[in-house]
Amino acid sequence: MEALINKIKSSIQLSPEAEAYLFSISTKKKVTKGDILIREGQTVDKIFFVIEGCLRSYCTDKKGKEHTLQFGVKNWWISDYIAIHNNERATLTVECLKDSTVIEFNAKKLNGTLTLFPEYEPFQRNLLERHVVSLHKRILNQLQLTAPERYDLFLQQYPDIEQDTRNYHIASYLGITQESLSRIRLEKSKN
Amino acid sequence: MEALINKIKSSIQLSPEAEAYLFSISTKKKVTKGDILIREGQTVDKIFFVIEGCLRSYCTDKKGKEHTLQFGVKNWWISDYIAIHNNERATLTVECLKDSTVIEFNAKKLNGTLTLFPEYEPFQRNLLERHVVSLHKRILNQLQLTAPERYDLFLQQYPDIEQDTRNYHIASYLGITQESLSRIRLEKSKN
DNA sequence: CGCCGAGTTGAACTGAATCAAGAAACGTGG
DNA sequence: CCACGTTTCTTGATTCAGTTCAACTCGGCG
Repeated sequence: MEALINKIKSSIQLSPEAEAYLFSISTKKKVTKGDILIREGQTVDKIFFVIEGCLRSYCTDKKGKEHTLQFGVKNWWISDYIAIHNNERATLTVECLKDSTVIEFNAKKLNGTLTLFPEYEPFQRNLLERHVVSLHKRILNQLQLTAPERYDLFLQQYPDIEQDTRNYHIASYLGITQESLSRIRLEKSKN
Repeated sequence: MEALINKIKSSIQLSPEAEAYLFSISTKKKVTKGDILIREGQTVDKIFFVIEGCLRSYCTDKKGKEHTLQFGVKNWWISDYIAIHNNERATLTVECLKDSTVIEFNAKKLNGTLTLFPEYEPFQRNLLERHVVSLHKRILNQLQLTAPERYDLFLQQYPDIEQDTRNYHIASYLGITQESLSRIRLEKSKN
């Protein structure tokens, strides 16, 4: 929790009251590999901040294939924003890939923080803006890069993640099959 | 401009002062087909709200191929958020696809509005959240749908846009070539 | 030891890209 | 209003990246 508070304080001033409130609506949790934090089809009211560890969110298509939307690593937020914002049931699943520590927030209360403590708005806004920017970049990369190029970029962005993830987690993030990723790796190792 | 003010008022209360300020930092502009509103490589300080018409933002890769990030239609915002948020030069180009009316904002001043009139924050937050949600959906669609499926969905989302766009605008949004799009259309017309 | 999930490799297949040529649509100037 | 050149769209033939399906390997673990 301190990690999060410090992160907030590094960009805005946070009153002791707001800090106390954030504490009051959050729970620090240890989760273990394989745990499902959000399950497709169920109602969603939780948002997780990752203190340490690795999680991912993915959807499952009609054929049962999984598609990774996001990896949640240190200092990232993860949830099903589609469901929360539209007040729908989850289309995503959030699973824990290695033993992790997260802070669990009730989504509505976290939003309420912004009403109670407007000073917190700029932090949230900056977070959302950065999120939009990273999604824009991801879409552009997906449109213009080949699979090996996307994999290289992925390794730059998540240098240590391969220790925590299965091959098909990464493949389904890049939009390819695990077999293809395996071959891309083979090619790279030749150089 | 009224369109935008009404839109804002429909979700939050806007003080006369804030309304006046928004007016003071914005310019209503008529732009014509082919106009470039933001040019790759140049500095960016403008954000556009589309009153009427159709624009698009795209990047150009090393081979000169264009990739459409976004279409800006009625009531949408369009700019190069990557450049603005990171304070970099534009990687995107924003061009006008049909004669349009837009409201031009200075990006920094628009952000300043939020400092001067915090009441405006929730509107901006909601906007960003919806943006994130739509980007999440687009990424998931790109990962799990075939090209014809993506095209169908596109037609649902932008029912009237084909009158204003070239074939390759849409193809480069879907992540395919114009030839492929042409063949997809052919298939559809058979059914 | 044998099982099981994960990763790799191979062969055949396929959707889409590429390259090239032709047809249609469009705008401009006479 | 037509003729012309330009751009866009279509169509065809070929190539290619990535998929699919199946077999095999590897490492951990009961």
